[in-house]
Amino acid sequence: MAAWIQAPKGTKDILPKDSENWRLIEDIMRDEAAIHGFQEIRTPVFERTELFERSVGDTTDVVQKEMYTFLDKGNRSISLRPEGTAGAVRALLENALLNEGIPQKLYYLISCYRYENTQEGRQREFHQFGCEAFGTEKPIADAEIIALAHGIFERLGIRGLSLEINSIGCPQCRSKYHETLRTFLEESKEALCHTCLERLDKNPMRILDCKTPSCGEITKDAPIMKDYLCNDCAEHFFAVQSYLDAADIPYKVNTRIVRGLDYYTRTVFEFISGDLGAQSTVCGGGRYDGLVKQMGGAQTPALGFAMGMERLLLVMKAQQIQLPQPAVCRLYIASLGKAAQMKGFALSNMLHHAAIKAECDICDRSLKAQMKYADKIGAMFTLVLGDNELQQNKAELKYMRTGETMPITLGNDFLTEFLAAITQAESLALGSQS
RNA sequence: GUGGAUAUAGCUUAGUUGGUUAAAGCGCCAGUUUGUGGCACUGGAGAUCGUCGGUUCGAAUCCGAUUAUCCACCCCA
Repeated sequence: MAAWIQAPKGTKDILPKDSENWRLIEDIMRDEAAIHGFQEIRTPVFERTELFERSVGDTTDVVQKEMYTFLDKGNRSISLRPEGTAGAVRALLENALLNEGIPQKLYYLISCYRYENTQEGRQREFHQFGCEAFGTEKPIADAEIIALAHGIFERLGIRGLSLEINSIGCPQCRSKYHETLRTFLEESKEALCHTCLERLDKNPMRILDCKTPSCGEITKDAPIMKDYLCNDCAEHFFAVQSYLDAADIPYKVNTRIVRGLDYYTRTVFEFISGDLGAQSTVCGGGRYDGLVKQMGGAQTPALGFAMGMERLLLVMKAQQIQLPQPAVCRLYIASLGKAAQMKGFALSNMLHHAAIKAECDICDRSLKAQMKYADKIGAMFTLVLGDNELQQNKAELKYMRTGETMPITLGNDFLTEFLAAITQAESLALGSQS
């Protein structure tokens, strides 16, 4: 296969055998968001590079080394979105959605782009479902948005996800904690790994997340954020937990959860799966009370999460979760000759107008080949049209499962007679199942 | 950006110490005498053996480079 006909590294086609599952999952997400009062927002795939630098943070890996950035023909620096929050906040401000009332609750289903090395659960183009809520700093909002994500996993039949939550405090208490942590780590500076040494200045909290055993050894007894939260933050975190308890949503506090995007404050959470490889986070999110103001809006508390579609699909595959199959073709119309093909086309159109799934021959194939095709697509009924049938304006409707046939007229009553046949066949099928 | 493994038809794989025309199963298309699917049988299409270069009389096979995939670091959903 010539290289130019291969999809670019890190991208995947979603083929018919999978796209039905994607659609079903997306439908559940849309519905779950809708019943929580969230409305869809669609924003551009690309934005001005500056937007991501100023929101996601220009010291984060995502912005620093993973963005697809280019100059357009007008010499503007443009980037493909690496995540969804920045665009949502930009649209919120630009269209003054907060003036329409509070809270604003938005969701999106988007593709995102990050220039990374690929591995299981990590691609360069990937898809996210995300929710964002603006205008409330109350802990019940944190619990609601976690409940929304939790509800989606439940409806999809996913088991064994662990919800881990933490509070990384507000800028005030966090900077105090940073100082304490930094002094603690300075003592065993020599033993830290190379990358953690660099983190010491910029973002010491990330060191807690390091998987290098030696760093883990050092941070084992490190001071934890929880003990340094200011009164308001501590109270908030405690209240979030009470609401989760009230909603019967199991969780555990993991003081090592540190999110990699700069805008997070207070509550952060992840849904983690043991059925994935190293990329085990299926859903991540948290509060970002400072972002809207930082982007030029009024001080507006906000929070959100995103879940990775591809990772979700991997978990579901690992757990062998069966989704409902698409509706089968109700009728395949086989035809012999041009006149019969024309009639078959007209009859299938009649069914399509009644929203019934039906197909007729579009390849001029032999009757046998047509029947084989009908069998392959799992057609419920078949109808063979030839000169005889056209003359008599009648045909034999064949129920494929048993091979039984029944007469049907090809005139105006065709639709009603066919509907009756379906009803009868369905009641038979139900009867044979029990 | 770093490390390890892999690369033969649409898919799953075989291919001997380098030796003629690269093999099989599944899938696809068609046929097995009149206008009816599943089963069986027969046939057909489909591979410049990831790509480029080297060694050799001769390379799918040996060597080098490159690309892609998978896994892991890192990062994150």
